[in-house]
Formats: sequence, C-alpha cells, structure tokens
Amino acid sequence: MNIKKSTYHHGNLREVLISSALEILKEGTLQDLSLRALARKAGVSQTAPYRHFEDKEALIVVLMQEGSSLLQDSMRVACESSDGPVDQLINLGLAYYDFSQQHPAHFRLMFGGSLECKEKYSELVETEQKGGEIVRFVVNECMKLPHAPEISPDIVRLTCWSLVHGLANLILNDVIQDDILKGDDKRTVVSQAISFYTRSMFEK
Amino acid sequence: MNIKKSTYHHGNLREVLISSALEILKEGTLQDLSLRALARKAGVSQTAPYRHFEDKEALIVVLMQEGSSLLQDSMRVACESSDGPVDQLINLGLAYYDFSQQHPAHFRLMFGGSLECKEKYSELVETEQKGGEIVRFVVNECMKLPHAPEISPDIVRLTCWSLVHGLANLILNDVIQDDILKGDDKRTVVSQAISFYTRSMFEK
DNA sequence: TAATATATATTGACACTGTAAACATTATTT
DNA sequence: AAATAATGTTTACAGTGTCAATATATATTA
Repeated sequence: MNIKKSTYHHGNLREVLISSALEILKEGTLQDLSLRALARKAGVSQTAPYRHFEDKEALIVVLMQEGSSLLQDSMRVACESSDGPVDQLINLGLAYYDFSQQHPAHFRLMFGGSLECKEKYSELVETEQKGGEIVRFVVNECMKLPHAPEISPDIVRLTCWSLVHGLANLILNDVIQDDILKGDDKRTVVSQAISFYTRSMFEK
Repeated sequence: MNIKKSTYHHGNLREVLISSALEILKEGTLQDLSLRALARKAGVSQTAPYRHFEDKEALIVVLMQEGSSLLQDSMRVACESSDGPVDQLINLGLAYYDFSQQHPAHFRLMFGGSLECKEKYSELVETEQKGGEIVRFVVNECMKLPHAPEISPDIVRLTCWSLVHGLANLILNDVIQDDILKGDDKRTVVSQAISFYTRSMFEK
C-alpha cells in the first residue's frame, strides 16, 4: 500500500458515503439527503457513488440493515444482563427506546416507511425477524408465570412492542408538546411507563 | 357567474391542489409529491401553485391541519358514544387507530416528523393540543375508579397514547411481518389489544 | 360605467436533484 | 506483461423547488 495519494481512486468511498449519509440524516430527513452532496463532501465526482450503490435507495437499505443489526445486538445484550423474564421484557423495551434515541437516523429509516417495497430486500426482512424472535421468546417465558393474563401471547407481544414503539416515535418526532416530558429526564419517564405496564401485566 | 370557461383563471385551484396532493400521498411518500406535477394535473402552469401556497411545506401544513381536525372530531365522537370512562378510553384508542387507517396520508404527515420546525406553525400545535386534552380528561376520570393504579395520571396517559400510536404506526408502515396480523382482520386484533390493556389497568 | 387595484396565472430562468452512457485510470488476475 | 475488473470522470437529460418579471381576469371604487 502506497502513501502517495492517488487522487483518482478514493480508496474508501463506500464507507465514507455511508457515514456521511448518516451524519446528514441525524439532523434532517430523507429529503435533505442528496447523493451529489455526499459526493462533493467526499471530494469525488457526482456519479462516483453509483459504483458502490445501484441507486439512492440502495444506500439507505444499507443503513437500514446496519440499524437492524445494531438494534438486535442491543436487545440481545439487554436480555442477557437481566434475570427473570419480566425483567428481560422491561429491559428489552428500554433497549428499544434507547436505540431510538442513540441512533435516531437508523430508527427513522427502519420504521418510517421509507421503503416503497420492502419485500425486495429479503435480507433486511430476515434481520428484522430475528429481532422479533427474541421478544417472542421472552414473552412466552413471561406467559408461564403464575399471574400471567389469560390472553394470546401474540396479543401480549403486540402490545409490548407497540408501547415502546409508540414511546420511541412520539418522543423522537417531538409530538409530545406536553409537560410530561418537559425538562426532567425523558428516559426516566419512559422507564417508569414501561415497567409500570409490564409489571401490572405479569405481577400480582 | 359565467359558464364560459375562462381558461386563464382556474377558479378552484387551491382545493384541487390540496386534494390531489392527498391523492398522491395516499400511495407514496413526500418524495413522490411535486408541486409541478400537481400543477400539470390541474392543467395549470408550474408556478401557479405559488399563488396559493408560499412553498411546498405550506401545502403540507394545510394537510396536517386538516388531519388534526379530522382526528379531533373522530375522538370527540368516540367519546360521546360511549359510557363510562374506561369504555371512553378504549374507544378513543380505537378511533385513533381507525383514523390512521382511513386517513393514512394525513396520519403520516402529522406524526412522521415531516416538519423541521413545527413551532413556526402555532395554529397546528394548538389543534393538536386540543386533541390531547380530550385524552387527559378521560384518563383523569378513569383514575377516580376504585381499582385505578397508583401512579401518575400523566404516565398512564402516556402509555395509552403510546400503545395506540405504536399500533397505528407499525401496522401502517407494514413493519409487522408476523403471523399475528396475517389474513384475519387487523382491527379485531387491535381492538383486543387495546381493550385488554385498558381493562387490565382499571378493572379488578 | 370607466378606471384602477388586487388576485391569479404565465413565461423564463437558476440552481439543484437522480441517474444513464461513454470514456479514463488504476488495481488485480492470469 | 497483457488482459480484465474495479473504480473514477465527463457529459447529458429530464425532473425538481422557487424567484422575478409580466400578463390577464375579477373586484372595487370614483
């Protein structure tokens, strides 16, 4: 590998494009993301990105993949570092929320309906389903508890997922203009909400 | 008023633009919406829309307003046609979900973080807050019930809102690739989830 | 009613976008 | 060393949001 700067081959373009796309999406929306701008920022011609991504959508699919893996990892860790299914479920929810705050761009892409036809990207769907299976397992464990509600585990899983997903979305998109979240730590409130809900379902 | 077609003044452009914007947003995203395309569809020059909307954002703000009003109305109706606060809360949630399915474009605009700086549109924020107040009132009524949980009403309200919001979002954006919702009526499942959740909070 | 003002539409222009085609340079493989 | 593949550039086209200057129809007023 030569030190001489070749000036023709960038050498690292793919990664640079991905990371600066992420940079932009942290603050703005998909509308603010332009391949040409990315190219300029990387000091490269405006069509160079097309050697690495078939089109703009292909780039965002990569980010979605990345996000799915990150979320899955977080959830796995959250699961392993808790004992008892109820605690696991609570921490799973918190991990989901934390992910939405720490990786807002990823989260928005993944769950904002950015893709017209998701079915085309089977690998993506697979990764997402793996994350879902973790939740399914933990919920099933919870349902074996003595005070578990008499209702389908699927419904329970759906409500748990929806709760944290709703929390994440409402907070991320600044929908809640309420006093609830003013000033005082949002994560604390979220944590209260999740554990209140989960415990009231499986305990006593 | 003359029957003669003037060919210069459209006469109804503002409304036509709004409704065909909605048309497009039903199927696609904000990316697929172009003022020029709207103008063409209305048979008018490409800058004519600017006599009715300052810019593209102004048009979508109008749609958001429209959506907020619609949702508020639905929620009010839902409230009036139920008796007892728990039933009201459940029907409020269902109304929220129904709205997301019947007015997907409105819903996505309102809650998808489409606006960079929402504070600029104070009228919008006001309308949204009025909707929030309905929920606040009903939740407060629920909290007076004998078996109400010992936790802040704000937290309860937040979890209720988050639950239905999460359901609406996940379903609208086709995130749930699960068997839960395959085939069989989604609304039934949603209804089960909401009433299971609400009842387990306030009854027994 | 005639003159004027206001609302609405048009043309043309600019800078931006995604992306296709043809070509150039460098890296890798044979 | 020669051939091939990977990566980059130039040029070009059609589409976009939006501005400025201009035209026309409708409303208001003298």
